[in-house]
Amino acid sequence: MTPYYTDGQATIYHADAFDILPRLEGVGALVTDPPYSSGGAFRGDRMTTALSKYASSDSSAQRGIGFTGDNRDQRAFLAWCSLWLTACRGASVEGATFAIFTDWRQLPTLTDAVQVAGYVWRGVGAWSKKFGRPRAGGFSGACEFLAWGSHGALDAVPTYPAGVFECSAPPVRTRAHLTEKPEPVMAWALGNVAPGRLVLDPFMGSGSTLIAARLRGCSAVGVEIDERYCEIVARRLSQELPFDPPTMPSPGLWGRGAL
Amino acid sequence: MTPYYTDGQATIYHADAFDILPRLEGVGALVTDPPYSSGGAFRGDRMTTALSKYASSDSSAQRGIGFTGDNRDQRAFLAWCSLWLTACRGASVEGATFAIFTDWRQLPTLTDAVQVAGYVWRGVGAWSKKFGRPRAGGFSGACEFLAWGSHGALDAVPTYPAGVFECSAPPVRTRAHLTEKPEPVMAWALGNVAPGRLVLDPFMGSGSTLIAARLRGCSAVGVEIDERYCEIVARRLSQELPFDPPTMPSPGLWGRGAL
DNA sequence: GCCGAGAATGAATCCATCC
DNA sequence: AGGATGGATTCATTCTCGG
Repeated sequence: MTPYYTDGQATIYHADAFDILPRLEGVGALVTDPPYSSGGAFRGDRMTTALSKYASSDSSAQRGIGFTGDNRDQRAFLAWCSLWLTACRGASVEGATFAIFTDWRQLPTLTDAVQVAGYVWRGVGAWSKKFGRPRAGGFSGACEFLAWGSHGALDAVPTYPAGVFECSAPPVRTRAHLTEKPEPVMAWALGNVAPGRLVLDPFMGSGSTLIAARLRGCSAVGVEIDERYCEIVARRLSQELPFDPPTMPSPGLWGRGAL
Repeated sequence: MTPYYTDGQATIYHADAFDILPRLEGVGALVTDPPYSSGGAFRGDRMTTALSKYASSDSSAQRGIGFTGDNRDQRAFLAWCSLWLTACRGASVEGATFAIFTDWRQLPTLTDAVQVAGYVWRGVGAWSKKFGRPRAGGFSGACEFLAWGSHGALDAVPTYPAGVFECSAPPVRTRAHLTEKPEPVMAWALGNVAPGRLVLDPFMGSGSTLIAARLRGCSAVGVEIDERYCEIVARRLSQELPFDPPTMPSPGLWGRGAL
């Protein structure tokens, strides 16, 4: 339980999420982008490495770091998500929200899992990338989805994020992580999180969640199993502007929880 | 099995879908907008009429025709969808596509049902209404979703509809049906249907699917249990421009099926 | 016909009351 | 106790209407 990195605002643990989550508390928002275990209707299509699955095969970008934990079938994915989501909810204050990215194929399994874990599922947002790969005879896959909800009643935080957010996906060659979300997309995903809350990302990757949390005036905890990403994110955090504690709207009006 | 209305292009049956579907054949595309049985996290919120559920209580629009069959719980909704989807697939040619509207809450149940029925689920499109009712502390519900896929292999029809379609919802009082889809939205939903195919809508409502099919150069069958809508649609179809058989791309190149 | 100001609206949700 | 009913709430977009 020794952090890999910590400063006034952000803390990184180099560990498996299951080793850290049981010891956390005070979480006000879960915002994450777990491995989708998706890609392909057949088992064989899922069993390749993350790199060859998600770096499009006709690009020159088949390089970079891959990531692990992306080979579960539907039943295992449901069980695994239910477990880490249960642990996250256990670390959360009443009224904490969640916002979890997924693709169309895993959305039903993920929404089952959040409910198995005891969260209240309250909606689905859509990140429109504007251009998906076209597909003859089919609709292009131009969206990723954001399942959101809360632990118990929803705090009426006076924010009104849109249900659809439009933002082009960055080119693969500029990403630190294969499935890295653009910064505006992460800011959108944090759009209903009250400043001052503690944001948790158990699958930190390149750390976009932690950066977005900092910009929003939130503290944050990231957990990442691959040390190379921990190093990258620690460097990013050191170079970003220092954390300014929230001076934004009166916290007293922003509901219960870790304010 | 006597049509309520028929012309060279469109046929309407005033009946329950289950009475008609077993006797249909040659369907090349299922495009429909079934009752969602949605609305509210609690059973009580689903058990009111469609009008009071969906015509917002603060508007002056609590009038007009409602619709039935919108009060099923999750288990019943899954079973019911599985049954009519099975019947639709039975009436379909190999390679026929489906495109079915639903809201965020029923999307997982619907995608289960299409797979129970033997269809291949291939993706989710999103109709963005640009603006949904705002919700403090939450993402606005600005989307309806379009689950799509095929009966067997997907024909490589050379069309590339977008995964996200943006179109404002028209005001309730200008609609013939409470949940009527704008014409551009239906045209989008038919975006991967080859002209000349037979389009089926077992929950016809105000007939937007049939109109969109006509504009696309497709024949169409609609089934509707409420005679008032049958009458409205028959009138719409009589007043629309007559059907021009497709003169569009060479049908031979557009795959198998009802061309 | 064009423009701007003001009004209306929403495939809701939550909760207090009433049966 | 549990289901049914009705009111309050929210704001970007669309609609309406007058100039």
